[in-house]
Amino acid sequence: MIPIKTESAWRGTSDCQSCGIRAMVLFADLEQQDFESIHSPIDDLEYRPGHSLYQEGEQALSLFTVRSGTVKLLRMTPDGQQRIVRLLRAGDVAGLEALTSATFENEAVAMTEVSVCCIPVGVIHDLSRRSPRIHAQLMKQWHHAVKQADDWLADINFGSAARRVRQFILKMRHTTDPELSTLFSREEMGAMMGLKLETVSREVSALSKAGVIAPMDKVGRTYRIINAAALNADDQ
Amino acid sequence: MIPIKTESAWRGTSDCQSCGIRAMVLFADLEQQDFESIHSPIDDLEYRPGHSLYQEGEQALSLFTVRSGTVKLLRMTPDGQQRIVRLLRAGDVAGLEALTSATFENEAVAMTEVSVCCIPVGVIHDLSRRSPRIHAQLMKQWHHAVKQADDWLADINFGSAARRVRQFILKMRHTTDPELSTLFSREEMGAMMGLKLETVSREVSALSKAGVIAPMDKVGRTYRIINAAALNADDQ
DNA sequence: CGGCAAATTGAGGTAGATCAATGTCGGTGG
DNA sequence: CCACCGACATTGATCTACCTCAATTTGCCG
Repeated sequence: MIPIKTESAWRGTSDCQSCGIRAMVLFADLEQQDFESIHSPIDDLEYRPGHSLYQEGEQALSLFTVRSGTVKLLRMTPDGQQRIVRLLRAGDVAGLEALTSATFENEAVAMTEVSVCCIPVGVIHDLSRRSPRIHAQLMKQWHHAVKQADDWLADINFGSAARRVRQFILKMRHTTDPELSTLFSREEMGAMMGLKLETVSREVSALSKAGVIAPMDKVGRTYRIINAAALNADDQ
Repeated sequence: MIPIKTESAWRGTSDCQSCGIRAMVLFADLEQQDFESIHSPIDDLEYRPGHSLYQEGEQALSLFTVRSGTVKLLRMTPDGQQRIVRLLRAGDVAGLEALTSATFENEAVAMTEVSVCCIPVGVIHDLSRRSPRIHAQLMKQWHHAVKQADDWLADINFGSAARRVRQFILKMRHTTDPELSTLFSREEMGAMMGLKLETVSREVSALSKAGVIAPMDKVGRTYRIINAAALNADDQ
């Protein structure tokens, strides 16, 4: 297994203690002395859209906390289609399996400009041995991953195409402004929901024509949610 | 929230140290002194097919390690259909979310005669504080849950009905004798794969007629796998 | 034997796939 | 500034895999 060269930009070694999103992620509970015991470097990396953080089957030596941007986890089918298994946003961790498995179980690809911290598994294991404070955070991250996976299946991979698209729009609401929802290319949306791009396009257009959502740009990415109740209509 | 009375049979308080499947599950690494520090009782329970271990939204005070049988995790849609999110077998843990969440995120229902150990979360937290030996096992269980969830999506909820059924038969192979595969009612199989029961029946019959599998009983549950390569054919 | 639950099979309908044409935006170069 | 181009969204017209409705069969059990 020859790992494909990652096309990432190194932005320096992280100063975890002053990290803006530290509270959200693994190191939330750590104290001064814990940081002093970290000996391996934690790198601060940037990825351009479309580039892989890691490949399926690649040796898993580090995990990645997402600082900003959106990452898709995917599996390739033998005939080259991609099945998007779930999405990661700021505060999520990619490649948790590095902690208990020798290889990554899916591929992680930046969908936007993405910045991550790359943490060698050794660091986690050291901290874990030294202090129990990191356990709660690890547990929280695992739990979040399972919940996301289950939600993905039950919400956007179940029922009619119309229902899936409605649920997807709800799932992509901005945390800051829940009136807005930013989507992706119709093809990628299809790979997430198990639909073809034309079907996705038709359903989005239909919601737009029905006045349930209103486009905020001319490229079909960001919409304002006019009638959230209609999106929640869970019938058929 | 009034928890629905569980319809389980109490079989006694577990003697964890002499448990036959201990090595597979959470307490694998524990030592004598650890067991002595367990003060809350760990119950040994039996559930009949169709009975719930816990409901979605119910207060999560315990988790369950499956000793034998098959448990389905499911979510109810507003219109009463059930979406089976994944299956648990001997050695799996149901309700891990009890460790970080106040309530259960899905319902767990016995599909067969099931025997489980019911472990109060307090016990896990105590052990966790006292010794690090249980952490590796918890991590392994979380990892397993995420992997199962991802596999469920990528293997049996993707592609044509024929492909889904083929993958499902492979997933249900006996660990002891991989020549055999035991299925479920066509309706439950449909709920797992996002298909209707008639479609499942047609695809199973087609494989049987094509000589890829051969029925071992007259009720369509257990089949012998004749041509594993044909089941793996991942094209379309 | 009769009755129930579940699997199978058939016939016809439909949601979504497929194939194809057109439209729109943004960038690039003259 | 405008012409051209590539990427992507949209829309239309068929096609088909799966759903729906319905009848029949099979095994199980009192």
